[in-house]
Amino acid sequence: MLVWERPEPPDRPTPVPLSRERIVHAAIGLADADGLDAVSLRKVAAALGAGPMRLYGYIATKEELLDLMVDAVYAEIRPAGDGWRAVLLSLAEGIRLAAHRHEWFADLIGGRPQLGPDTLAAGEAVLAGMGGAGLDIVVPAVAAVNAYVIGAVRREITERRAERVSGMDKEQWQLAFGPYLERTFATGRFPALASVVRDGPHLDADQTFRSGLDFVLDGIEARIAAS
Amino acid sequence: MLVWERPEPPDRPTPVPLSRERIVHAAIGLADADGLDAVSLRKVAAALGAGPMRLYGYIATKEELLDLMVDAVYAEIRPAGDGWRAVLLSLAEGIRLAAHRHEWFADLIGGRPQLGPDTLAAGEAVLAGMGGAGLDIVVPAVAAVNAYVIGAVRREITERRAERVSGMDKEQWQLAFGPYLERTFATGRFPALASVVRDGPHLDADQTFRSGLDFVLDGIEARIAAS
DNA sequence: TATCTGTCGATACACTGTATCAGCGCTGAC
DNA sequence: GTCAGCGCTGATACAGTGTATCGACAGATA
Repeated sequence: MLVWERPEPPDRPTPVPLSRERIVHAAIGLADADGLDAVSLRKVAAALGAGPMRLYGYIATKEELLDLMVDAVYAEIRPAGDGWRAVLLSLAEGIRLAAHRHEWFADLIGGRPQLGPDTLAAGEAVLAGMGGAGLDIVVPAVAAVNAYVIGAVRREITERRAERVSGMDKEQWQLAFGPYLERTFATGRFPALASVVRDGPHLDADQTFRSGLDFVLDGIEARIAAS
Repeated sequence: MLVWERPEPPDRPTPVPLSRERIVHAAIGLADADGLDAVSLRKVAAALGAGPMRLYGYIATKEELLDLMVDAVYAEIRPAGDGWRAVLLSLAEGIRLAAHRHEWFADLIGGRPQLGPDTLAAGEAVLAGMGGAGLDIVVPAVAAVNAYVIGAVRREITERRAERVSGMDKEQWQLAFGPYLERTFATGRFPALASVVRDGPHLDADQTFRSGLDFVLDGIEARIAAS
């Protein structure tokens, strides 16, 4: 068959240059906008103008992509401060604020081993700033703060979402879940709970986070003082 | 078409009686055996000898099934003890042991609002046992312990899984991830981290959990003492 | 006995992560 | 300058997902 008869090959779009960084950035964009469920390899690839399979040159599995996303968020967290207490507080607030910027972060945090360079760098910054405290205290102290923050952030984001589904505001939320709780408490099966909800303090998210964190830090401080 | 020509309807297997309890039980069985990913509506239904669509008479969505599973686990947790500290410790250990029995629990905990009856009952038991401490302290104290436990349990289960992938034992684990960390530390970018891994204390899971929990409880105790 | 109602599950749809593989462009050897 | 080989790309495919739709049957009601 002569050349003239043969059709030209279809215009191959010159492949967009890719990199892990671009991929992760695109994935984070999707997750920020529409939640973790919106992150599919097809969508990430499409956002970059590439075919889905191309990503597998950069990552072996979707889980790896999620790990990279988490590490990328840790890059935004640079704990610093004067003295162990300030450093741990900075770590805690840093993670919390990062989760505010990237709510999906709360879904992933603590769920997979984090050994990425930026996560390690955050850990390094914490340890470097912990001052002269003995390792026997530093290690469990950092672990405890970490654990607390993970749990606290998860709960905070969960609550934030629950409020959002019913119209963006706390009163609306109580209107949505309130009746159910009302009815449940009316059964009299949970008197202590009911009285707490009725008479207990209503702290906002900042206060709740801080007061719990203070418990942890105070506990650490007491241990340090006793050593 | 005459009756004789029409084939008999296929033998309908008499439908298995179903209930939310059975469904949740089956789902938990699957999750215990093969992890959360093994829980699909099709598999749960199959395990019960039913069609997938039948489940939608009992739950509206897969998320609801997961919520029910979490609530069912909370039914195994009955915090008790003498005095606020014992109660909170009981709560913490209860959640931890439940997560040991149901590792998938660690994946879900803290991730959705928990208003199920058994979760509320656990909360009720805690509050009822907290004694005379003022609500201004009780509320944040329970919240703090909860947050800590969520994070600590997640980390513990995550670690446990990481160890398991490389042959069930801690030395094997260090063999798998060790080289990577070795090389990473060899860069000199993480001196403080490296020295902690090298010279720091190596606590087992029980000790780690307890020491962090003690920080929280000590912090609470100090606050109570000061009030 | 006839009609209504509610439930069951077959089928279908859109979508997922990923294995496979044909074909293309580029690179290096002769 | 030619050609073999290699690596990458994206089309296709597969098994599986959650869930909407709906025909058909069973039991309850009139």
